[in-house]
Amino acid sequence: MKKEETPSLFLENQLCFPLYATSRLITKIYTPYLNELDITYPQYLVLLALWQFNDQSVTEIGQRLYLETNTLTPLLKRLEAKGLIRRTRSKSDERTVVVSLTKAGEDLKSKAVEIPQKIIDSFSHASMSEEELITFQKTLFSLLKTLGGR
Amino acid sequence: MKKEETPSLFLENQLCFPLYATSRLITKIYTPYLNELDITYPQYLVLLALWQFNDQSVTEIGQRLYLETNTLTPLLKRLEAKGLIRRTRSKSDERTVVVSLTKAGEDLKSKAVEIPQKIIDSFSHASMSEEELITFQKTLFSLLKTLGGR
DNA sequence: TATATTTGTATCGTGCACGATATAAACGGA
DNA sequence: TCCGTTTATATCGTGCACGATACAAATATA
Repeated sequence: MKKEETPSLFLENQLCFPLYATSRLITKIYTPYLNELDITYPQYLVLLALWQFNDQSVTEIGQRLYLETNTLTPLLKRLEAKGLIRRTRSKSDERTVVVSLTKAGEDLKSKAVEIPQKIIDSFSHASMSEEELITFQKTLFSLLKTLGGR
Repeated sequence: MKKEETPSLFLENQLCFPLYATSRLITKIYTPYLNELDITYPQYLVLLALWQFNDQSVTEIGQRLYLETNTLTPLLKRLEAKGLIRRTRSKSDERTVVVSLTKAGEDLKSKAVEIPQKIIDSFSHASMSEEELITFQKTLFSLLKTLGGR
């Protein structure tokens, strides 16, 4: 099969590829800031969900972050080992594990609150207007909702 | 710290989070089609690079896909084990490993060429116009280039 | 009230990602 | 030519992701 016949397979014509690569590169921008808090990016997302919505089950966190419980269970155990969260079986439903923040987990928020601005700053030379960024973000969330079936 | 004080930490105000989640969800859409070819999504990307640009070194593939060699080396070994590629030390520079397609790897292209249309079809009810998708893709690639420093 | 089904979480195995580090080949001077 | 530096790849350890599966608690149904 000749190359000229298959532009649909060119890297520059893919949609998922730049999404996948950009996602990884942006995560890398977070890394040094998250290292200071001794957490990873997925752990940071879990903490965002807890800071915003307080106590919730593993499945609820998974629905917010579009992650399966088989990803979350070990991740949550690591956060628990760090002393940032608690995992307690619900009294009313013994199947459910309620995840809640410890004092240390609550306190970490005051450090995390500095991060978004630092990320924005590192985007300042990304040759993107704020308007363009907002449109982009809107598209992403609408895609996410459609694909996630939420 | 009260919730009202920290909208910058709300999930719906993040940029990287929807990028990260959407990337994973779209990869999942590829999975059944890639399963038929017995390859993973990152392996598919490597093959795209090879189908488009022919023989190249590990580092060249990494530059195109924004992946490190420590990710690629084991992935390439798996593709070699499947009989889809060859890994040969360059004669002129013994440090360089040249990756090239086998006959089976070349032949797989005729199956892969069906995939992009299938992906587009599964996006048809994503409530996004083609124009919107193209703008979105452009933004992604420009972000990628800026962040990747290419 | 037994039994079947659903639900919530966990376990297991495989394959990425990636920082840190190693190693050998190539290259660049003094 | 010797040696320090760079370059290309590889190894190692940790932490996701996720499909497949397990399992017990809860719920539904006969």
